[in-house]
Amino acid sequence: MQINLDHTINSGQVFLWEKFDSVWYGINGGDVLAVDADNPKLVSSFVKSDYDLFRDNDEFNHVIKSISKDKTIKDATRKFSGLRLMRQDPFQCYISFIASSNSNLQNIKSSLKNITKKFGDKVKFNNKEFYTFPEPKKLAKATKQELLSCGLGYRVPFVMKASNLVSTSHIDFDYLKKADYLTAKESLLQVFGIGDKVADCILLFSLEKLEAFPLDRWIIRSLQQYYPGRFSFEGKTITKNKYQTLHQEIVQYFGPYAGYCQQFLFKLIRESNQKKWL
DNA sequence: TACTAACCTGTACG
DNA sequence: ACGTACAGGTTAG
Repeated sequence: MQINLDHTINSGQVFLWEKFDSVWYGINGGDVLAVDADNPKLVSSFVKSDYDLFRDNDEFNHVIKSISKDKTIKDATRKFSGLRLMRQDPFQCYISFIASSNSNLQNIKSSLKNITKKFGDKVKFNNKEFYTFPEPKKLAKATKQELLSCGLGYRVPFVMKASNLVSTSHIDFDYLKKADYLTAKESLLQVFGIGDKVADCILLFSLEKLEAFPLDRWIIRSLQQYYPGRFSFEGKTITKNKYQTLHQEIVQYFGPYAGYCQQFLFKLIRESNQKKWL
């Protein structure tokens, strides 16, 4: 099945992508990627790398079949046909979603861009200028003032401590990739600034955990709108305990590729509320 | 254990 | 114009 790059990038999973003419450029860790929207199979990059950015190994047709439990999802997969999960650089993903808490798309994007400008490397690629995402060790050396000037606000201590944990190998992404979902999640939850939602984003988008299903306020709205009465809710905010219960119900219903469902349901509710993307 | 207020910062509303 | 509300949550009490 064809990849739809616009749907994929404009579905809330990445922040540092921008489109020039019909080519999307994205920062992915120390790399800069260029993908032609009309021919997404061809990924070129600044640093040579050959990873499976669009998760072709997931056998997409099988995934779609597996998650198509009802009309809502079937319609969404048809409407946003070609929407994929992207395999992201773990450190960038980790910092990105820590920076995302209680913020909005524009702010998140701006803070992250400031981080790359201040701490990343400037590279020229396809006659354009980009800044890569800094290495953990580089970001761990940042001062409070420098991070404040990026616009992170009260998340500065989150980012400082989180960067330190990675640069000192207390958080090891390769290990977390191999670990099972719950073990990896437990690990991430130890990090100051990471709660259930942020942990699930990191797990889904960069650590190979397709059963992760980030429950943010938009997904809650989506579930309430499209699945009234199916899952257990009380109120609009979700407490620690309910998060776990709800997640279990969701995986039981949608199956092992529940994370893909989250992406479609998120896209669906944001589009229907006419929220802006990148 | 369970619930709530406070929180940087930028922007969209009235 | 200028204040107020609120945004892809988390922590501390």
